[in-house]
Amino acid sequence: MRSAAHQDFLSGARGGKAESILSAAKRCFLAAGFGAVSMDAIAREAGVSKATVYAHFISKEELFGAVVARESERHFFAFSALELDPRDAAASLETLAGRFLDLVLSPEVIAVNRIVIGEATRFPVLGEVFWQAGPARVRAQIEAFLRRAAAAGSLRIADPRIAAEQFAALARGEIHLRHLLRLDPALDTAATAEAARCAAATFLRAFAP
Amino acid sequence: MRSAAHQDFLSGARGGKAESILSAAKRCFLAAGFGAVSMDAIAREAGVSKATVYAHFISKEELFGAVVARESERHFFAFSALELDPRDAAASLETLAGRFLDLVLSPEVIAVNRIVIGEATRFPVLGEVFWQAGPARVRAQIEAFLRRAAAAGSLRIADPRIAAEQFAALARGEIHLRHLLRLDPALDTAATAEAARCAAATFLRAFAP
DNA sequence: GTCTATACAGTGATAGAC
DNA sequence: GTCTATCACTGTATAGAC
Repeated sequence: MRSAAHQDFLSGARGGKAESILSAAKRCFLAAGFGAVSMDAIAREAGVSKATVYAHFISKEELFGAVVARESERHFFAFSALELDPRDAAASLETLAGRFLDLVLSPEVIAVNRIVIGEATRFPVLGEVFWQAGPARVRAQIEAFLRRAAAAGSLRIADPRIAAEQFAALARGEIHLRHLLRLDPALDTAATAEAARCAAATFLRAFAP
Repeated sequence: MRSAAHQDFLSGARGGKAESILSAAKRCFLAAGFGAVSMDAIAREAGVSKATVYAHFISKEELFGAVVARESERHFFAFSALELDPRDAAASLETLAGRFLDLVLSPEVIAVNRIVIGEATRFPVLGEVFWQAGPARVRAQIEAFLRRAAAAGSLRIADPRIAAEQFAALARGEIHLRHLLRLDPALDTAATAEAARCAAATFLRAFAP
């Protein structure tokens, strides 16, 4: 039995009130940002009193940090390029770009990304948390695949790290920024697939052997 | 106090105090965001009373919108690729990428970009205002240059619009997101120039004749 | 238009009963 | 741990004097 319930948020398996509070806070913060959400609203959404919220989290800032850290970890840990065939660069790159776009354009990832950028001034550490959990991890996965493809001779890559950054940048394209700005509210799967195809094709032309 | 009256085409303000208020609001909002800034703080920064602020702007929201709209227009107005030589694609693309990065990584543009993303939920229209003034305008300039280069035979481009998006995406790379997240607080001109060189080189390999 | 002073609502956080 | 009730404070916005 632990004395501080708020340290359990990373275990993920709890079904108690702490989990309800975290879940409610996630919905509120991701929908409206930090400043526009009150602790009253979070307590109401969780179905508990405000004092209960403060029994689990020291302050609004701590609760916000817990939400952002958990959401950052949760969405990116499954991203992988391990099973892609490094000999068929064209097909694998398009699959990888599509997988990347489906992830970073998903509503929850966009919401976390937006909030972390918007509150980067007030919560400098959350930018680093998000970066390590998300972009840095994804880039490492892409880089590992590019190394395998280069070893297999299906791509010619001088600097795999920079190439991985450029692949991610091409895949993001302008659609990522448009989603961050809320200009494309509906996620268009056809447009996403087409964007992935274009990005993979251009990357392939630049790094073909 | 300045005797020269600035004509403000966005808010209709004419006098010196309106300009002081807008300028003070810009400094406050860009430094700390919308929610973390109070009208008291803006009035203090402008050297006027709070009632004077409300004499010129109906609400905090309207003042915020005026600041964002003006800053969005102001920074991107001068961006151009008109004088670049379309026959020397390698040199022109690197110059263009460097010019692009210098602009979008400048502290004020990053601050506006960050705040527009962060408040996209509460102020949906500001995302569109920023997009039209910034990314859409820049993309059009890049696209126009690519068309001239294609006509000159120094590049082979099937779809200039998509190519322009991809050029901007490559130039942004990951450094743009890192700046939005406040991970690279100091603007490193050497790193920026190197990033521009890499982006231009990769784009050139993909679109060389 | 500009100021001082203030109305009024809402905020984060806490005390004490159970 | 959880609740109700309440604190002290700050926020936006406005009234009235000049």
